[in-house]
Amino acid sequence: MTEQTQAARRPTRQRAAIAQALTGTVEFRSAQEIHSSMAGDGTRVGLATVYRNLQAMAADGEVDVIRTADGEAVYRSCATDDHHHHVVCRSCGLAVEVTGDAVERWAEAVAAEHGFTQVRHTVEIDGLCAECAARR
Amino acid sequence: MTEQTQAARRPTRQRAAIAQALTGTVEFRSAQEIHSSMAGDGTRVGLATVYRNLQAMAADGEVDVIRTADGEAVYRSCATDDHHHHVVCRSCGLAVEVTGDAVERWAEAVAAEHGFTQVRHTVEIDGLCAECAARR
DNA sequence: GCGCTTCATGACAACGATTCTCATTCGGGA
DNA sequence: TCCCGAATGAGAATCGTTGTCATGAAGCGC
Ligand SMILES: [Zn+2]
Ligand SMILES: [Zn+2]
Ligand SMILES: [Zn+2]
Ligand SMILES: [Zn+2]
Repeated sequence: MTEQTQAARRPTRQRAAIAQALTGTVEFRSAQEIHSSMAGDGTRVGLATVYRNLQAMAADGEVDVIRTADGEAVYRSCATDDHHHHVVCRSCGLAVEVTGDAVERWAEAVAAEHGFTQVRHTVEIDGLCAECAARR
Repeated sequence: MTEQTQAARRPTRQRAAIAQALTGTVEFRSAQEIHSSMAGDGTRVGLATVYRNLQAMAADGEVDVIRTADGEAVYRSCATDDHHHHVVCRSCGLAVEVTGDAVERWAEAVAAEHGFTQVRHTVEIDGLCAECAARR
């Protein structure tokens, strides 16, 4: 009822190119970065289209999106479709995926404890990766 | 040593008014909302000043700031200075503060596990508060 | 209280990420 | 192939936030 699942998006050259550009990267990148990266590869796609597709893909759970400290949305195609979180390097942007029952349960429990339902959560961890720490 | 932080900000009427406007609210509000709320109370303060002060206060840890889904920065004066997180109602904005050793330890552990150091984290939980859920 | 130096403020311009508009193009089912 | 609606692209428009700079207010030594 409240489903209405897959709106069945239409496959286009642009969409494929964006998905393509997203693969093989471990850093989160902004729509604009992805756009110019594609332009650099000779792939010509409108900026608005990049934004639209990234949003759609994020909505469909195909890619993860997080907000940088200054509010910019950055995207990344993740290895798994399952719910997970990230540990991001503040210096180089390296991002590894992590999961943890502990947090999931804690979030659920603490929310319920305060009478909240339909709970969701966002968890992001950031620090310096081993490599960047060594380079200091 | 590496301390000496406190830049000793100068106390002004505006700064006080903003701090004032921030007290007694359980919702997170944007700089603009706070600004017009003050204007409504007859308190005249420049918008840029509101932005500047909120940022400064956030930097000093006097207030908490989180990003809404659409990237807008929203602020709130918290009851405690200690590290904590929030459970926010998606419908009415009500926010309650929560703490949990479990998450803190998990974040630290999972980051260390991947070689990360100088770890920080952000955790936000959102759902429907009891009241809003009932009103459905 | 009197200047002086420095920081804060306010009005408004400037910015930049994202979204909107709308004419044009394209995908896919009949 | 033909048609219709979804997708695209170029550029304008939004809008939160930041920068500029002349003016005002704090703090300080006198
Ligand atoms: Zn991921
Ligand atoms: Zn989770
Ligand atoms: Zn709080
Ligand atoms: Zn925490």
